Amino acid sequence: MILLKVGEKLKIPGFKKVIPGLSFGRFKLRDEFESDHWYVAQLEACIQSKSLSQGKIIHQHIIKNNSHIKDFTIILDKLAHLYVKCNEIEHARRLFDKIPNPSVVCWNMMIRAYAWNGPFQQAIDLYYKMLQLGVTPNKFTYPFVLKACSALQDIQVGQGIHEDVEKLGLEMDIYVCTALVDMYAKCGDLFQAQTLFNGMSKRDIVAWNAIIAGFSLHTLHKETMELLVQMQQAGIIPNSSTVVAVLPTVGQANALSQGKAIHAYSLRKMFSDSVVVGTGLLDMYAKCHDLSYARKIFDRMKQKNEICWSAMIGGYVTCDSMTNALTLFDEMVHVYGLNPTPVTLASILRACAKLTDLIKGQSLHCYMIKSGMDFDTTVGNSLISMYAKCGMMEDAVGFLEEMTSKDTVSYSGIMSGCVQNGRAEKALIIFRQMQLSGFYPDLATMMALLPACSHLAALQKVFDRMHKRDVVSWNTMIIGYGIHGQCTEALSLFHEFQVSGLKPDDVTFVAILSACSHSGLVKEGKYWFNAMNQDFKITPRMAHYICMVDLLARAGNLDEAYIFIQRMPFEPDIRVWSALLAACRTHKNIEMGEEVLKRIQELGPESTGNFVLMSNIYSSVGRWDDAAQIRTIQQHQGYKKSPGCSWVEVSGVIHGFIGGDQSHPQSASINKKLQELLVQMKRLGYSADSNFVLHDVEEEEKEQILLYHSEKIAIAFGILNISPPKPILVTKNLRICVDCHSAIKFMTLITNREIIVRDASRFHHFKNGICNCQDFW
DNA sequence: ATAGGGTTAG
Repeated sequence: MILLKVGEKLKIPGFKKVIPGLSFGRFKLRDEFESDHWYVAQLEACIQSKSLSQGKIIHQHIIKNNSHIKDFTIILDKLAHLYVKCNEIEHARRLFDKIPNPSVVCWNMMIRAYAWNGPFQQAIDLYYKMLQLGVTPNKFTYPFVLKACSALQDIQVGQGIHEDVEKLGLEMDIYVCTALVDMYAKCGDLFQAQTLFNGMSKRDIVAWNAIIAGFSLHTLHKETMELLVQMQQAGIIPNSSTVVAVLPTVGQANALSQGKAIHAYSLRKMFSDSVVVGTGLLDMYAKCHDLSYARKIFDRMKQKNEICWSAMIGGYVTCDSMTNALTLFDEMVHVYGLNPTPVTLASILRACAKLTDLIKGQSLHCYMIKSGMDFDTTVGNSLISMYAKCGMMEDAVGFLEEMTSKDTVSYSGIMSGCVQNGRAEKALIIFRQMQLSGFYPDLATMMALLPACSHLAALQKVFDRMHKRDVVSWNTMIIGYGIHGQCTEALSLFHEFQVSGLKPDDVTFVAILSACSHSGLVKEGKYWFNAMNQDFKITPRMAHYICMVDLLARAGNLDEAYIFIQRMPFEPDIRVWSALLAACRTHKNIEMGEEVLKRIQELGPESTGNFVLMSNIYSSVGRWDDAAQIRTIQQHQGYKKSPGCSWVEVSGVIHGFIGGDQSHPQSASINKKLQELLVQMKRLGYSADSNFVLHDVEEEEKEQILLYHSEKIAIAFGILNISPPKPILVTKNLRICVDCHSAIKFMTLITNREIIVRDASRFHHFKNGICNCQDFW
């Protein structure tokens, strides 16, 4: 019986004391210890000292002497416990399965092991097995099994378990109830989380942190900050977990000044030495585009784990600082010897996608396979996007087909890739496959798909073939009509939808309101906004307020829109103000524009779009100096205008153009066509609308600058290469400019062609000198 | 004697 090699030393201090029979040189057990009791004592010592190697020695000894053991239950229980303690979960499970009637404590231990380390489904399966065998779970069981539900975002199982909790009368237990609040909050049912939280007789800091984290993670910035105040009013002082819980929404909302205040609080409270707090702060700064501060925090962190490395790398990728991201990744792996996690890999793949670096992307794919990460849904989705962005659609689709855990995002990535690579019909086929496989499209799916439905007929095809028309498919159709400016059709479809007996949801109303807004139907929009609240009992969200502000302001009711914003039941976000600012540009209202810009700046760093809008407002009334100053501020703050790009598809190949582009092989004939069109357009009464050209230059020069806007180049190219009567479809990344909009009307008259421009906000159908948007966009 | 809350990502 060799249990310890001769000369091997015991590594655990104090171990000798509990194993009296064990000597260093020669291994010997005294007979009186070779009993159940002896084994239990030894195993407990191993558990306490987390000694796996010593525990295995005892385990071997038990196997060799099993004929002397009277009661296996307790010994297997301890052995399983030992392996759990030492993170050998599968080993523990094998022993656990051999125990004839495990105690509740033992079941809980096993469930906990899976709830902490995964696979999370195992925790849930064990819980149901326990019930099946007639074992009654106790208040310790629930926090574990609910944690597994949270990790899986499985609200259905969570609800079932909630019913069990009520049957057992455990819902009043503060631990169990907090776990329920956490489960609902993490799964996105914030209403249920809040209801349970409000019903708690006593709310301690853990309960508060759970509800705050839920709101924060679901990007409800204002509600999160309100809860933070309420918590303090209830006499509870925020701790480091509170800080960490709040930070994600602060970053998401770009609320830099709030973030700095939280940073200061953390310094005062000495929280900032913690890796978790440091990571939260770093991420917040990166999300607010303050990379230098983020990096400062990263560099000063005393201990670093994979998560903070991933956060810093992800921050660089988000801010388009790809070189830094790749350098840091290299350092993490090769200098610090840390293994990339699925999250790290997802970020690095996103960097490859942004750089269209296929070679690096492929080598990461190899690494994924080697490390088994190709089974991770998020990493897989990032890989799909990378292949799609690099134009490698076959690789993308091939990977999707092999994916065992695909979801809506996987399909959306493929579809957006198809659309961007000129395979619109393929995108629609995949859309159908996705729905047949039981996946529901979300907003991202629709955004990816809409450019593919250049002709409404295509969408109608898709719709008619749907076997089951649900809320989502109705919404899709309504959105489709709305974005094409066909509000009447959208409203009649909405009517049909209600007749069908299904209930419209909040998305339906976003579709209805934006359809009204695109067509300038103010009265109808107001009617449905009220009806949604009163008749359909749907509380308007930020998106609905944005639509309403857009609707009122676009139609010229700027003051009404302003008052509407002031009467909102929650704080308007930047998008609400941006909608108003866009209308200030259209209606050339400088005073309000300045006021709105002030509000926008109060809300934190802003996107380029708002600078451009304000600068355009000044230009439109000839205040060139003010316009230039705004551009200077923009540049000073490091915002670069994303260049206007337009695309047009000719026999399956996508041609892309940027403003002033001369790089296309057909440039010479494009230029000739444009000059030709200009002469004819002027003859019909066109004059260059130079309001939006920054420099105060000669009339003729303005004309030439405007003539080479990307959409005009793309259209000229389309006229030359697409034979009539096929309409010319151009896609533009930004909103179409005022001059182009009026020029294209003339072009349809000159060429007798139908021209469709899908810009950042909608489709414009130009035909016979008019656009169906009625100049609302 | 086994309990609830915190950071990164498509």
